[in-house]
Amino acid sequence: MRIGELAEHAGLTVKTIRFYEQAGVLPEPERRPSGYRDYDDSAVARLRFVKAAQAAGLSLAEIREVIAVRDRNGPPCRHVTDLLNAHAADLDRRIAELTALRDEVRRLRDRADGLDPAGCEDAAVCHVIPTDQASCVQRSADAVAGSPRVERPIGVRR
Amino acid sequence: MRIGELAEHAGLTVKTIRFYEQAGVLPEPERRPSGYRDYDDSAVARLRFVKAAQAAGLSLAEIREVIAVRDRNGPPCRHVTDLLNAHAADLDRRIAELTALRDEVRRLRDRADGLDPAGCEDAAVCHVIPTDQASCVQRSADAVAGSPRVERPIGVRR
DNA sequence: GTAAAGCTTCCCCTGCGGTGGAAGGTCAAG
DNA sequence: CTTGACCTTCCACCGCAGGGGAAGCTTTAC
Repeated sequence: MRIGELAEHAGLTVKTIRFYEQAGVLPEPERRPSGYRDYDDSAVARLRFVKAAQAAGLSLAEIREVIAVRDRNGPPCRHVTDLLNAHAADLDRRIAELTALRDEVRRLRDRADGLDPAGCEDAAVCHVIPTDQASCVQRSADAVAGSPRVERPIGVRR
Repeated sequence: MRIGELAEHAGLTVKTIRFYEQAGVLPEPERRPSGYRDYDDSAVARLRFVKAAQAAGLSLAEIREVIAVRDRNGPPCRHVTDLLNAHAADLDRRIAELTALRDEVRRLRDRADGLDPAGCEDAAVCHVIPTDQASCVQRSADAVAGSPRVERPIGVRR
């Protein structure tokens, strides 16, 4: 089948499929004499895997790595479960961060109800956002203590 | 004071300060005859506000907007509390999404313990990641139902 | 006088997952 | 024979918050 048909089967755009090939998560297909790409059913299965892995929070780079492990060493299940473990831990960290941030944002908003709008000073722009260290959530300390990997928002695509 | 000194006071790099000026969250300072930027103390206060607002999850574009509101309409507190409300709601959504994803990831990992690595089929790459619709967390439905704004990971910078 | 540090503007690069468009080739129907 | 749909490659761009480095001034310290 040609790329447009594959795109329709997979629920992706033609652009995305070429992008996946270039990203190394979809093997280069045969070509017709015209130069058109020519796919078989395994491409559909592969794209399903890619979508499922993305839904599980894996990046294209990780998916490519999983595929490479499979090609070299056989079933990559161990590798995949390691990835899943790491992602679950990352998600726990990220959820904790966002929860702390949300609580701080709510606290600021609630505090704002008791403030006089006229009390804003020029330099500070708006006293709803307090600029003293003590009242701010400790983001810098978190960032330093946090692992160097993963600033990426895991999962959550459109 | 010159830009390097301001950077040290604010705990930022010289690059970042020039970037903030260009981004519209720090006003253009006076220049010395040499062309060097010359800041006064209000720049320090402004940068403190920018950092605090960032820590509260506001983007530079939003911070610029808050500053613009203040310049046009006086105290922007109402605008700021509206932003905080919107961010709190965004964070709630995001936390819910990440929590659902984390649960799904854990479920996949736990399910993997009962699988035989030899059972992986070629096209599917690895059966730890099931490619059938039913077992996948419903990300596409979320994305469609979700608000069009904010894919950005709010807060959480390094 | 000269070296080092600091400053200026300028443009490009990062990650991530794509999207948009231009210029051109191919194929089927009418 | 032409129109339109489909395909090809290539290059550039999106958001976000900066970082890297070049080429060329200015200021400071010795």
